[in-house]
Amino acid sequence: MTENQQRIWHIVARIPSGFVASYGQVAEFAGLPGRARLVGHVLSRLPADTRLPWHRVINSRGRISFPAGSGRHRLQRRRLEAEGVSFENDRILRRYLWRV
DNA sequence: CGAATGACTCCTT
DNA sequence: CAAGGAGCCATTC
Repeated sequence: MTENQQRIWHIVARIPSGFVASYGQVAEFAGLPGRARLVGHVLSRLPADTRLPWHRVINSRGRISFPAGSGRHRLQRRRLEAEGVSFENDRILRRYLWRV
């Protein structure tokens, strides 16, 4: 378990319910600017039963990064909508972006 | 060791 | 909006 991994976990855990953050944003707040791919990689290795709110992390275009129609895409969208995040087609509206 | 593969992002055409 | 290129990085083969 690396230090970067823990920093990323920590930031993801801080995203408030009802908001979303991009991979790049998480990387930045974790002190790892420019390493969005690392965030995606770390999240991809989370155990299935993790309590981390990974569904609040989306890409910089405001979309879910899983292929539309895939099971994970639907799961992520369902969880976000359950928290009050609404979509316009497949895009999440700016007002749900996490701001500090 | 090199090449491919992702839960990425930004910039240019 | 789509497509290509460059930068990014751990993991797998």
